[in-house]
Amino acid sequence: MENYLSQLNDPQQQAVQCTEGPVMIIAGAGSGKTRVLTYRIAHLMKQGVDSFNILALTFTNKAAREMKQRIGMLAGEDARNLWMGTFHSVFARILRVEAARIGYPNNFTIYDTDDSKSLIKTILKENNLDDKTYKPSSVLARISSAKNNLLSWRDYRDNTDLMNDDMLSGRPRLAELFEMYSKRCMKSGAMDFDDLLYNTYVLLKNFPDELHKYQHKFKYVLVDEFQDTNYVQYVIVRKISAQHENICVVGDDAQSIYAFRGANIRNILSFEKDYPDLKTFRLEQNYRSTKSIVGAANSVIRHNKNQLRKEVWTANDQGEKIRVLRALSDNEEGSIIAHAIFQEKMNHQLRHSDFAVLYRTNAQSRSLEEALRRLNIPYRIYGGMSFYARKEIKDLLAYCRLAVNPHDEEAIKRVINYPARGIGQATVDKLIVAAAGSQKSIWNIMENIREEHTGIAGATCDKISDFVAMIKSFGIMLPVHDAYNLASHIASHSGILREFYQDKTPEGVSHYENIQELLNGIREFSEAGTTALPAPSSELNESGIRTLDQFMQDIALLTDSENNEDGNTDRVSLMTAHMAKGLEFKQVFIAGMEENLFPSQMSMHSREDLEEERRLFYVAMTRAEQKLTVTYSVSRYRWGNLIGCEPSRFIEEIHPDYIEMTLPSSQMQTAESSWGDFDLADNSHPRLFAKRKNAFSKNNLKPLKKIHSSSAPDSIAENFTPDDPNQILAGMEVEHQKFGTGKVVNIEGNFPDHKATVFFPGLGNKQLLLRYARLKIVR
DNA sequence: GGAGGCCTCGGAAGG
DNA sequence: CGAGGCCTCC
Repeated sequence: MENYLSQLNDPQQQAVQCTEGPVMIIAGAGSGKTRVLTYRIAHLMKQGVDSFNILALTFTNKAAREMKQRIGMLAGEDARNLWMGTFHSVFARILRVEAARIGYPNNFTIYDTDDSKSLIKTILKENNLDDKTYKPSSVLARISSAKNNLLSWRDYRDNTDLMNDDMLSGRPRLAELFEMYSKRCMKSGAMDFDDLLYNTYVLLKNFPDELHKYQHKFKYVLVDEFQDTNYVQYVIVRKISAQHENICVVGDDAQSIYAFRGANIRNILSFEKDYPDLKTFRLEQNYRSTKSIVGAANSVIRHNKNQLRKEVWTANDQGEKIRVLRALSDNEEGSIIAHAIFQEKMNHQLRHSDFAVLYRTNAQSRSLEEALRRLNIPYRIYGGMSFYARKEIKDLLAYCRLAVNPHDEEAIKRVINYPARGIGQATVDKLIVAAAGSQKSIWNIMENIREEHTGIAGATCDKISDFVAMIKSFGIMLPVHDAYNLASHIASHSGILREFYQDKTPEGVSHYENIQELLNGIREFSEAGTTALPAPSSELNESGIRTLDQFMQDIALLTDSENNEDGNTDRVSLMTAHMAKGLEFKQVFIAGMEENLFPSQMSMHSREDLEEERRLFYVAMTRAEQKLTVTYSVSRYRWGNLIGCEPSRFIEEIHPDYIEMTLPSSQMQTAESSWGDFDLADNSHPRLFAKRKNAFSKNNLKPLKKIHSSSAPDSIAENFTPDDPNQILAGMEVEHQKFGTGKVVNIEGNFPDHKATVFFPGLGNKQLLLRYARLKIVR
């Protein structure tokens, strides 16, 4: 006990030992926030607090998993019984038990964002509303923010401000949509992500006995990443801890990067107001980074007006200055980074996993990947499509969802005709219409398809009855077969397995493998009772097995991809700055530091937005332990167009003392090798090809032959080195691998950066950076 | 009902 | 650019 407290510094120890009453810990980047939280929980347990009475809420599954594991190492087996997880998973567990109180079935389905959007689309179609005015994502965002601010559809309808808002923005029927959406979810026995929070709030508000029960149970409540919580989360936490008031929140306002999703620093301020006897601890010593990195990050975040007073410092070495590198193209940027990683790894004897490349948008990963691949540097891209977001996985899971809850409308729509069984869109529409006019769900209609007046032809009714019989047979098997047996049964009897097995294309094979991987995961669950969710293992049921509905409870909330691919973990990490939160690397590269990209032009509507972008940059910088490199490029392909770029204002905000500007490409001779990066013979792109074909035939030129990019003959790309820009004259014909033959319209700039505007028939004017576009002059 | 052409539009992201 | 949606044609 004494032993492990001695591993903490003074403020950390105080924060750990002050266990009673409301506590707020403001923890700067790299100050050992997770460490304090885990030690605090372990400390509580060593003091004799029963782990059943501790509730710890995190923002991501990953954070919960890791913390639970670390507490396990400090405090032993007992950690398994902690209530630790994300807000959503913990409240879903509570609602599984209590759903009946608020009018939901206990086997309710959890709708993911796709399900929600699809339901909104269906509702829009039924009401003949235009999905441009009522964009499903905006409608969902509006409904979501209402629920996150504790408003039901009734409250929304009665709120004149909101209604006026919608009237002014030309969406007067939003309140109706909210109502229909809520009722449809209810009818389907489904909750969306926001409902898990909102319904928990309703439960605790309307049922004092429930509130009392959970207040009594959770004697100690801890919240991680408090700056990322939204209003409903804050209110629930406050309610649950009202009995004992042993509530501890940990956060850093400088790392709040989810304000656009409703998180607010206001929660931190309200917290101080709501708990007058609050004890606040500040952890300001950074253990992660060098003085240069801490200083540079401080100098940037200082530009934000909206922040709590805090001075992060470090006793670590000075370290190297922040390196700023300028590239001429996005591909050269990738190449510079790849070479730098190679060099640094050699010079400092590091592992690949000591490096991370961070960027603002996922689209930037492509050029980085290509550059790393060229140097044979292993890498891993985080983000992208998660395992559970894949179509084939969702298809099989939809059948499993139906076995558990056949009223689930989104699951029905997904698989009623997959694999094809002759029930088309028209039939589904009729079912929806029939259900809409009654209290019945689509499933109820389908069960009695012959008695309902749906206008569906007799033959189709038979097919529907077959489908119903199949789903019912799955439902009957549910309690008596273990999850794996039933899931395999479903996979083969639904026809899904056959569908993918017959598909021998590479995609088909990968779909089949993914299905197998899902089944393996279910087998693991059946045998051991564990999933990747940090929930306690599922117990065996009365029949001595673990069933599919137990599995399905966990799986809906698993959104992070846990695919470990092959065993090689020594890889460079590529991810967005958002994903990097909470991680650390010896060396970090931040790529694409250009104005309009980072900060992103799309999210720059106000000063608050700029400040959030700056906090994001701060998060990215503070991931680095030893060395930080920031890169930008003067040109970049964006949606097929070459655009000019300027360095980000954030680079200038780094105090000059911490910066080392390196001259452009003088550092290496790779500029030559990045020639030709732009010029794929992109006739392979169907749309581009069609456009060009059209333009060529209009101009009576010979028809184009389709060339696949990988087999494009190099000879087309005659090297053209414009030592003298005057070699190129307006009116001269130019052949470019990507765009075909065009005429130079005008030239600007000086070697090596001069640009030409070239007219390509059918494609209009293209700006080319001649230095990096391989051209062939056809006089 | 599936394949393919054409058009629009997105951009960062937790559960 | 490229994913996803809609329309058309077999």
